[in-house]
Amino acid sequence: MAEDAIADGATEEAETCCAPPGDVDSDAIAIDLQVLTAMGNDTRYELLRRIANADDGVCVCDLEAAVGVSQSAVSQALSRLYTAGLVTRRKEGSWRYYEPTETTAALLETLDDLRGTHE
Amino acid sequence: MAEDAIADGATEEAETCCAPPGDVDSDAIAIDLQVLTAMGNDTRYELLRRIANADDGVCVCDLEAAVGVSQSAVSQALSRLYTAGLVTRRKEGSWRYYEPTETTAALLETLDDLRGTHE
DNA sequence: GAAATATATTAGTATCTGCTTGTATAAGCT
DNA sequence: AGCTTATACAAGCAGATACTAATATATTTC
Repeated sequence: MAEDAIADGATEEAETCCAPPGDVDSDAIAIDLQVLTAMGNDTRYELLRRIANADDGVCVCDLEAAVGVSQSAVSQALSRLYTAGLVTRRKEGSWRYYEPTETTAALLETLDDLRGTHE
Repeated sequence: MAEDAIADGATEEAETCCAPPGDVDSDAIAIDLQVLTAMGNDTRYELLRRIANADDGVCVCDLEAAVGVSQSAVSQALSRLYTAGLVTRRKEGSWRYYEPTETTAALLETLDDLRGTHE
């Protein structure tokens, strides 16, 4: 699709193909990557969606039943989401409840919007 | 942080800890995951940032100089970004120019916003 | 058409990841 | 205290991932 459109006069000089792009803030990249890699996994993303769907916090025991991996795997996944700042957790008796952070809410909403109105 | 707050009366029944969370649309998950895993890599994310920063499209040759991997690795990375719908590409002579899609613009903007106003 | 340049593709490989199993910690129950 | 349940942690390992190096395909230029 549009593999061979001719455009906008960048071919005037034969020497370079375009101006080199500006630098990117590497701290920001590191932060973003932690979020993206935490979300970018089947198990963790599904857990995150479920946590975000529930209004009042979800406990690990119910999450375990929902995804198809071991209790240990769920625990590790949630831990990673927590470290990345995607969920908060609170202890209540012997159970632990997870809730989404604003980061999660914002990103999931963006992804939902994008899926709706495909470009 | 807030590891042991007591809250909201979910401990009334001793049998279950909470209501099981609702299901998640698995097609949506697959689409989102393709985007997230494509972005969730140092090389690819840096390339994406550089592509998004430039207004008029960036060619591979300049991207190569910017990140510290081989030409082949850059090509593979860009190809993956393209497959995930994060960039468009057009050929112009022997050069190929990459530009961000709306998906990229929306997600990067969300990430920028989140970094600004930490929750 | 041959050489040079720009990008893509293939194959091989070292590292990373995400799981399982087993064990530890902590809280509730009797 | 001892038993059970809920969650976390640690070690090990199979499979995925992201490079490099080598080669292929276009495109331009001579």
